Amino acid sequence: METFQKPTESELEVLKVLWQMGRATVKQVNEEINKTKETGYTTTLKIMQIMFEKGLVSRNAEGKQHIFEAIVGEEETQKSLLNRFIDSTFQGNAMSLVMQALGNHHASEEELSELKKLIQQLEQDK
Amino acid sequence: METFQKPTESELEVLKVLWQMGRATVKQVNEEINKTKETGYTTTLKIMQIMFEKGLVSRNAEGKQHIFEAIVGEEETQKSLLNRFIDSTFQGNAMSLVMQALGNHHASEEELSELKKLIQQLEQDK
DNA sequence: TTTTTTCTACGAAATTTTTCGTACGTAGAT
DNA sequence: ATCTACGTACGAAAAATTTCGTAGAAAAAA
Repeated sequence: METFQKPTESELEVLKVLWQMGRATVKQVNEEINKTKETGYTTTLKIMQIMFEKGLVSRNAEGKQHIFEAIVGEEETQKSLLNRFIDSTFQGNAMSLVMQALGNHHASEEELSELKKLIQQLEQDK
Repeated sequence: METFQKPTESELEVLKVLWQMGRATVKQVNEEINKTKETGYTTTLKIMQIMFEKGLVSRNAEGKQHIFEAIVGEEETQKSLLNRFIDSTFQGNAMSLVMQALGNHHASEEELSELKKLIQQLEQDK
């Protein structure tokens, strides 16, 4: 696997928008982010420029504006960040994280049955 | 609950040592950290002083040196950081994190059966 | 063509976090 | 009493991240 560039908090916010929208202009991303948090246009622009330099997003000139797309995938990124998080916060103990997450967040019946399905699968793969 | 002061990465490293050792001097903490990562004594000291100011650790003079202890609990801290992480990286979708963690990390049979127990409990609490 | 609007580029300031040098105090050894 | 060893305190530099002002290019409107 290529060396994973850890996105910063701000970069992650941008990525989330791009994952959701597929492709977007700085303006669109900035508007999305502003639903949660007030941020100037040039701030978002700068972040996205940095992300472009890092290779986190691609950029495509279309008329005078640029259309951005995420290069790094959502699952892949989540996976890397998750691993890192498990190491840094749960001393590498993934199960401990799973138990806590399950305990603290309400799960619907469908989610639980889906989870049981996964567990069965894991047990078979032994 | 009191307002949770998010520990930085470095602070978290210190907390992990303190959680493990219970109480420790700067020197001890620094030695532990140096098993992973080279860090000067005064660097660790400074981090721990900041943590003391923030109320993350307590400090007790014993002779000329200080003995530190974590004030914030391990589970409590993990819980806060986990919630934050789920929001920032999994758009608040805890189940998605659980599934990924289970998929990516090998679980032993005991762990799986423990997990099933928890799920049963959750189903009953409906 | 000129003016206005809309974008990007760039640089620098502000913030946050990390790192470390230096000063200073105290206890123990000489 | 003096020296040395071992600590802490403090401040400031370094690094990483975030924020934003200003300039200038390009497109659209007048």
